[in-house]
Amino acid sequence: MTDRSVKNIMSPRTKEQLEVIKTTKSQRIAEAALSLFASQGYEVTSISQIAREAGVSKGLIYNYFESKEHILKDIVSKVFESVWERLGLSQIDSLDDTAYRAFIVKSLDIVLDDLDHFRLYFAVFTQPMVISLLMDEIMAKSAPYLEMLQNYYTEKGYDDPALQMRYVGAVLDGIQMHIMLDPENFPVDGVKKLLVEQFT
Amino acid sequence: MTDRSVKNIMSPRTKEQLEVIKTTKSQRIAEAALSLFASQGYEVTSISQIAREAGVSKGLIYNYFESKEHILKDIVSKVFESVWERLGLSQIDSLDDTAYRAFIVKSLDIVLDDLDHFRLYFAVFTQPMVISLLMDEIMAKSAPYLEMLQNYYTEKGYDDPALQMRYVGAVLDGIQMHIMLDPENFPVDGVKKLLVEQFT
Amino acid sequence: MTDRSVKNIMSPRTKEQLEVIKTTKSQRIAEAALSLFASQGYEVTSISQIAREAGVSKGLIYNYFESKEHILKDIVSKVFESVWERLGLSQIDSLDDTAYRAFIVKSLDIVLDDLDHFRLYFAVFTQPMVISLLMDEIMAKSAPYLEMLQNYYTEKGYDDPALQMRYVGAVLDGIQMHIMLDPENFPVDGVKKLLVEQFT
Amino acid sequence: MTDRSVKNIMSPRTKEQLEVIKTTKSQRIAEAALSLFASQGYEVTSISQIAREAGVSKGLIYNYFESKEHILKDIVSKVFESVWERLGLSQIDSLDDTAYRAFIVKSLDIVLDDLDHFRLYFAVFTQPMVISLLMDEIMAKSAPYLEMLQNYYTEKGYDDPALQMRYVGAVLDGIQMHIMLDPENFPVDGVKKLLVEQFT
DNA sequence: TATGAATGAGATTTCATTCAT
DNA sequence: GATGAATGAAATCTCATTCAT
Repeated sequence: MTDRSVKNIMSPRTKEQLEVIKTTKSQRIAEAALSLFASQGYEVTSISQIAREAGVSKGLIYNYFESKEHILKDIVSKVFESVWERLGLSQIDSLDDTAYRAFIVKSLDIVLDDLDHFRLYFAVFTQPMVISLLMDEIMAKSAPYLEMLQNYYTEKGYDDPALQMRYVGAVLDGIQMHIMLDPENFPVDGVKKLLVEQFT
Repeated sequence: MTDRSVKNIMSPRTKEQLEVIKTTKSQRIAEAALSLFASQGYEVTSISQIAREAGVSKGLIYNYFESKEHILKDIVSKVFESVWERLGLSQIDSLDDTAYRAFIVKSLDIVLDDLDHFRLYFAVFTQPMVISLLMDEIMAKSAPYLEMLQNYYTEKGYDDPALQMRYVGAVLDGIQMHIMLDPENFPVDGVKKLLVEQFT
Repeated sequence: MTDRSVKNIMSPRTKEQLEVIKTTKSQRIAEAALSLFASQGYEVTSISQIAREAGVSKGLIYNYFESKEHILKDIVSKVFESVWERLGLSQIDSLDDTAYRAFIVKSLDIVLDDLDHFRLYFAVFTQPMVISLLMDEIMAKSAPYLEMLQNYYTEKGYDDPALQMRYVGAVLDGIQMHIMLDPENFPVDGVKKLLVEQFT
Repeated sequence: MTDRSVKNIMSPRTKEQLEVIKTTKSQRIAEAALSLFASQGYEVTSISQIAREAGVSKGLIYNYFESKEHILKDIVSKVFESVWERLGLSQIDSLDDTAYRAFIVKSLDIVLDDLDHFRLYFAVFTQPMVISLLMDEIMAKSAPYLEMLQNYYTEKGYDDPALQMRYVGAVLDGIQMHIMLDPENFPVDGVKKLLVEQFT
């Protein structure tokens, strides 16, 4: 009754309007789910809780996601994308020394920036159900970046670049996990310095 | 507990004998639970499954454990004990260079020796429910060994022994996690060598 | 505290006791389900309703039946057995004239004897979901009796015994269905006479 | 249907045109529903499925039909009309021998011509919910034709024309049902011959 | 007339836990 | 000590129907 044009009275929403509704709603649901999965765990979080947190009805969730499992898949998929992106690797083709050092430093910083993402990131690796569900997708997504790292080590003349890559990867994951476990007290800056000394 | 009916007249079980039976059954239950929790996850494992796997009735489980949660607590508690014990730290009072190097090497070896323990070990750290349930106990149990490590770094003249301890701890956890995730392919020996070079 | 023998105090139920409980309870559930399926239809009957009718909890039903579908399978399977048995064919190896005439007459009588069974019997044939679920089993169960009928027609010298068998089968089913639809008014006796005149 | 111009300014739709569109859409909905009800069953078919199959929105269905139940009522009502019409009885006032024989023969033929209609036709008789919903209407619609048949039997001098009518009706239904259940293999022609021999 | 997002009631199913035996 | 039948709360998911547009 406000300023809608005459010909739209009582006509169905346009495709654009529907698109907007769809993306905003499904984002709200996904955000609620991420936050709950991260703070409580996947199994323990119920659809009802997600609905309440997102401010929608239980039923609506199933308009946007096929199942609880698919909510998780969606979220994890986005989490992995955003992690690699924030590490600065998705924007470049190969690493030089500066980019490599930045990568190491960022690896620690992003944990504090978004603890929820990392809680999920590690849950994925240690919850057997989740792992079997998503490992393939994760690996496919990570492959190009891992290759980039290995190429860097090859260029730097390492005897066994693949070994070095696995080593550094494991070390970074360990530190990230510890930051996640104790974000208040973990000496991020000190460890950052040690890392840079030893690995660059 | 005194005179138990006709068929036990000749040899009523002593308290010790009862204890033996109890230990045996409760061990079987705990072992079944450990294996299932590790391979499937805690939430997803049902009491019925544990009972089936342990070859006992559902009801009996509640004779030995207060609740499903308590089974987990018990197991995790034992897992942590056994980890420190196997690392060789529970038998000594302080570290020298040899013991320290052995500790590093062992840290990797024990993962392959008992994958189930480590699956649970990491699940504990990343499953929010579990963590809040058990963090205190774990910390209390680990404290003396962490102190021992810190003392070693102090003696070796490190600027910031606490930092070093946290750093090494995180690195070892990271590598352990990666071994656990890919026990077949992870280059344990190569990484062991790199670790010894860098951290001893 | 009544007349239980000393050694049974606090001991688990014997296998026989458990067997009795199992069969009586699962019968109660199956009977409740049969009555509801017959009077309302399969889809429209809820597990809650069955539980209420049987006087048990919803959960218990799943101790005895894998799923709602399996309740139906079980019931239908038994219904078919009992129909053939009541028709007197499961007790003999081949038909003579007397047995054949008895078979025709009985075919009508049993409908009135147990309407619920026949409501289910016809529902099976016309509800697409049910049919696809059970057709194979039904056919396997009916095969020997159909063969017996065909043999009878062969012996009586029919040109096309298979055709005759299908014809009579269809006719009987049609009449059974009409009895079921209007058990009060359908002229069972009159039709019985007509049938015997024409088909024996 | 003339020149429908830029946005209808030239010729706003007349009431008849609206009616045409309505008929078309509601027919499409009804056809989709018939096909799905017949192949899957009423309960198991969802409004969404009907909408998808008919190529309209869920909402629109409720412009044309009060509820899911009313779709069924509408369809069944039409199915019964068309069956009597196709049997050739709705065009005449009374039966002679030729018309009667044609009626018998047609009774079988129309099943193969439109299996979906007959799937629904029999579902109506065996699904208790549906039956209670529609029996009255069906009976009212069938009454005149049943009377016509009874008159025919009276004229032919049958002792009990009502009995004969019920008998033949049941027989035909039985055969129709069997054709429906196994349209590929049922010996329609053979049975047709037997029927004509026995009942004309 | 036409759309499809949104709801909420209810369905099936699972499972930790209890308890009579 | 030992059993497993029984419960009931809660979880996931479906779907007829409504309603703003």
